[in-house]
Amino acid sequence: MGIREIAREAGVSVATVSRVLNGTKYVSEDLKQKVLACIEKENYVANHVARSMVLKRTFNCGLIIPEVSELYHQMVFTQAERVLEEAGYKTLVCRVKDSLSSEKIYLDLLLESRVDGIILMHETSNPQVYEHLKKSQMPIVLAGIDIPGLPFPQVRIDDYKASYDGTQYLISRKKQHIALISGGGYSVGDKRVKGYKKALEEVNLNFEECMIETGSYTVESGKQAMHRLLEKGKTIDSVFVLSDEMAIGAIRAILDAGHRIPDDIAVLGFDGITLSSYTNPTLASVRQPIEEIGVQAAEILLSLMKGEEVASLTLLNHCLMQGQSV
Amino acid sequence: MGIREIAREAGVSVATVSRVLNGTKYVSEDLKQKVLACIEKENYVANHVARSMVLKRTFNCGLIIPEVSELYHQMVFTQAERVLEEAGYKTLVCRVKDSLSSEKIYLDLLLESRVDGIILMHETSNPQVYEHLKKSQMPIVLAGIDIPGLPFPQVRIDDYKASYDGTQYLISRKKQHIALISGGGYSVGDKRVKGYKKALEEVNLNFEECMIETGSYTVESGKQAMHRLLEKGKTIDSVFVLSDEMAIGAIRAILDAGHRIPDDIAVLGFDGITLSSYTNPTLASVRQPIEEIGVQAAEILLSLMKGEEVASLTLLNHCLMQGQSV
DNA sequence: CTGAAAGCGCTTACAG
DNA sequence: CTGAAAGCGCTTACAG
Repeated sequence: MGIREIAREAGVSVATVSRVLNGTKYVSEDLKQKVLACIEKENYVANHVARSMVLKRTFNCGLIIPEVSELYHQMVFTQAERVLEEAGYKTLVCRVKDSLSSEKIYLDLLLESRVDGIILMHETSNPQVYEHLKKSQMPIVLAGIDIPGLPFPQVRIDDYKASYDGTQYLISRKKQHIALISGGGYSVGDKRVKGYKKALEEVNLNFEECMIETGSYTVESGKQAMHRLLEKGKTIDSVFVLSDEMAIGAIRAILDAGHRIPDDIAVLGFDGITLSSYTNPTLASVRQPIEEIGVQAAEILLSLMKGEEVASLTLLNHCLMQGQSV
Repeated sequence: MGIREIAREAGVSVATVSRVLNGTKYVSEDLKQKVLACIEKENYVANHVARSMVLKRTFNCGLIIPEVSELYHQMVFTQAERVLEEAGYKTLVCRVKDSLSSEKIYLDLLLESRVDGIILMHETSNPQVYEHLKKSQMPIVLAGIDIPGLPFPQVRIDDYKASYDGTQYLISRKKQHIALISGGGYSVGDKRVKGYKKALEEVNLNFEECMIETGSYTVESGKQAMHRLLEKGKTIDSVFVLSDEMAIGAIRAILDAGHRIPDDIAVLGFDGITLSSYTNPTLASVRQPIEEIGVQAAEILLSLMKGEEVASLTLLNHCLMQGQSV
């Protein structure tokens, strides 16, 4: 049941049916009504696949997020999807594992699917993938990540500064033994570690490698990392956790070990997800404007798809979110 | 740059290129190598849109979740997407608001996009939508919801029994004043309320309408509902919250009001999301096999798309997850 | 304002 | 084993 059947039944040409369907050209009221009636009657559903082929646009966008995706990603994703939807695009979600093959395969799938654009929230360790992306001519926006050398616009905060500010906040609260739980695999993670070191350095607090443990951005990994820190028996009066979800795990580990928060150990998170205001104790955190990242990434992608010029870097502001945990 | 250019360059027909691309028929090693070389050299990317048109399959599936989506949905979604991906399908996510128009529009979009199947996790109040769905001939699976009268296979738990069991658990812990925070808009929610009433009835605890408040499945709504319950000044020794996320909000409200958990008020959640094991206090909950729901829904959808017969109802087991909150 | 026809980039019987 | 050709369901110059 295609446009042709409708045309025949309404006694018009397929061109006319197409025109009333898309409103692309004026069609006399008379014919329009006939066509509309047939469409209604036959329960006709337009075929976007055929449409996409001739238009060379699918009105689909791809969104690539890490498989171990955090609430942070969900929040970005939710906003981006909303903005894209309002502009008439659907969103294809791809959760990639960080295996060499997986990301490549997924990107190929997206390219083959002829999405109109991609929002990338996942870094890979494989430079080949990036070469591939560059060649593809695909409109791409990086959200919350920084991959130097790629010619794609980025939307993110200044992770170095944000981490520096977070550490300084703990210092200002008279903390002297600040442990760190970092998350591996992201260049923004590395920048956050550097910000932490810098802040310590500036006040002559000596930085010790053993005060750092690495998690994988999940709640459980945060709990385990905290557990490892506590087991070392070093003096710790606070811990800066580079994602709120890991911080929730860290809180659990601290409580399980019988320590009080913040009296024995203060906890500072990173991200400022909604949930952080509801934990017990409520979580102090370096807040990213998460939803804004999603909105901006989507809007920039829309501009890119229209062929407009866009800023190569959109730097958003972070801030400190107070909480009982510090 | 299509299959035709590749064919010309390799000195073969488009049919041959198509065959080596898809491995559908044996092609002599000689030609195959030539074709592969050109594909490599030209950085050719197959066009799935054209392919979908002739195959009448897109290898895309639609996933419809409520806009106010919970961690519960994310977990189902993650698993379903994984299973579908392994079978070669991509997933289109649609978050629908419960406005009459929104869901209809989204479904139309999905139908027009010619997805191969749909997993529905959202109930709507609009019967028209369901009529539309029935007519569409689309393979559809309902995950975690129950819409009587629809001929689509369902994957879910027995919500009535689960809620009954949860209430009974509180009763077994000597609770006499069990408040309820329900979530509106779902038939499974109604069933859970009935299970609660039934359990109270059986032990001659009189049920009071004022002991029930309704939230909207968000953390904040749970906090507010709990706040309203506390403000009534009725005796409450426990609260059964029909989603873990709302329970997290309820815990916050109870703590903010200066009560102890579980000594003053015990809290029992529903869902058993991963996070519940990390809250403070850890959350006791009626656990759904969330990930299993996602896996089964996807597998059933795959069967349906293959044209196989499937069970009209797959009932999975719930269980009671202990926690410090009770 | 309306229609006949070409073309989007593939797949696949059908012949050879 | 390989190729010429039809066809998937649309859109849109081009003519009238």
